[in-house]
Amino acid sequence: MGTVTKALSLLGYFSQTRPEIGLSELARLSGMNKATVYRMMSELVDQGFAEQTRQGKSYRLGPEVLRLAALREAAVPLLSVAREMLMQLSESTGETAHVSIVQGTRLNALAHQYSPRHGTRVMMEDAEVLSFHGTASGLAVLAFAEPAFVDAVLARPLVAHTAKTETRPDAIRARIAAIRATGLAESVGGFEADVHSLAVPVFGPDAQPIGALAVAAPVARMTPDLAACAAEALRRCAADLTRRTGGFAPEPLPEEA
Amino acid sequence: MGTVTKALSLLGYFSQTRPEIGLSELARLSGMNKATVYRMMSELVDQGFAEQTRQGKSYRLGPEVLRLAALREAAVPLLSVAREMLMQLSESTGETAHVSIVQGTRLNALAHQYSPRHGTRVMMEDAEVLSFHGTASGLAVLAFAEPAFVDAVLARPLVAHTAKTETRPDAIRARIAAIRATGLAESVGGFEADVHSLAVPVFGPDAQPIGALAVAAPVARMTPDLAACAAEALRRCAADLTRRTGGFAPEPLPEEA
DNA sequence: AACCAACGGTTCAAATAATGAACCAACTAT
DNA sequence: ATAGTTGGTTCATTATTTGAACCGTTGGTT
Repeated sequence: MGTVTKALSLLGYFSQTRPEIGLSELARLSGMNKATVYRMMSELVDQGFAEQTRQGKSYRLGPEVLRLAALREAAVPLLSVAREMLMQLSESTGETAHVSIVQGTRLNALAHQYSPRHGTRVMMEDAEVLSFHGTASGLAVLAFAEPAFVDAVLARPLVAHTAKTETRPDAIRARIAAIRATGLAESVGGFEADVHSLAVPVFGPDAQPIGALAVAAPVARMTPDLAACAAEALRRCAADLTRRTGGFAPEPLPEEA
Repeated sequence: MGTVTKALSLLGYFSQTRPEIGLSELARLSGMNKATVYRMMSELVDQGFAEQTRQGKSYRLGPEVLRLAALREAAVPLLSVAREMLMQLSESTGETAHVSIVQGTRLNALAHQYSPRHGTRVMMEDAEVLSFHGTASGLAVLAFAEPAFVDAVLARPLVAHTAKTETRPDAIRARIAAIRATGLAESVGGFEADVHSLAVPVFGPDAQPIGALAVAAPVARMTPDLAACAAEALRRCAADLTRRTGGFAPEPLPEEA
């Protein structure tokens, strides 16, 4: 592993639940030497990718990432276009809509939009880590990902988030085969109890899935009518999003081996 | 210079005007060996900080920066709070409001908000590089920055963006001394002809300026009335923004003149 | 169609930068 | 005091980065 990769991987330990990390803790988390972590973090701080809260205290992500994100949006307006789609989705379904993207071997929620229509809503956190096997979004991605990627994901321990989470690799493979046929992924209580989600993949320039658009409703409200409406809206929005960010949907729907 | 710093500095060559850069061009820009750039970019691509448009083509910023930015916002809601302030500012002044932050020795526009009140507006680009000596925002930052920082900025060649740009270091020092007294920076046509801007600094946890809030209007519309209104709103909003992002204004707080 | 230049990508000996155990000084709770 | 933290530093050893030269392609000119 190169030095740059190691340094950047340090940034991966920050999350909503752990927004600030001290030097020793970061060394422990990464398994690297404290001196190494110190030097790397110093460089990251110099470059604005990290900053220290008070002097000589915990590290957190720095302001430079905001500038880069603004630049990335200027080049590939994924987030701004996605927000348009989320508005449409939450508007037409009356439920929570969200978009997530694949980051290496993880799936991250990126943005969400609530609908004011109902008093109860499925709540989301941006930048939350989603599981591939437990969420509709994750399944949508897996269904169109390269076999090697699927193998890698399913080789890891599969957490049972709820009593209804499917954790048997072969059962999951069967489900994603079905999803590949319809282009629509579904999860009922697989990640959060009482949440019924529908999701469709979004594709990048190489026709690989880069993420997913999803609609999430309380189980009781996801009637066949709503599901049909959401499915139609999701397909349309995802196609739009793929196209407007310079992506391509895979031409022939790949078939299972 | 460490390897990590070099790799991250490569990301600095991307801008709105140059959103995609080829391998050779990047090597030329950075003065580094092509093989070096190739390996570094490969690592950056692996980590999601960069991506290649088509296979074997130009590089651009990657999706990982979006995730980090979302995380940074969760920890320090600078951008989201700033957007609230920008709405207020553009609403109450009827002009363009924008926020910028210091990145190393550069000042970058981060977000902006237009007002629909007038047919002509001062236009902005997010992630644009601003000059310290030519903009109200830059002067606001300089006025409260450490002397060493001011020296470093003024030691560089000072570009005359317009005929009205002040480029004499001693004249600029006099101006920022005055700004320090009032807490309000002003620039008339110093960056763009026919633009009159007002700006106030925003402070970080160490009472150092991290950026600025500004209002920009066409010269003809910036009447004393509007300037007074904008100044009051800017001071209030900047104080709010500083406080809500965990910052502190320096103790000898300049009072209204 | 032959040519040339520029492109992205690759190789390998030589040179340089990263590494990590041990060590500070400061702080906290026992 | 003590013992166990913390962030930060040192320096000989080691492993990684480096860069000139080299591919195979591509795209434009002659």
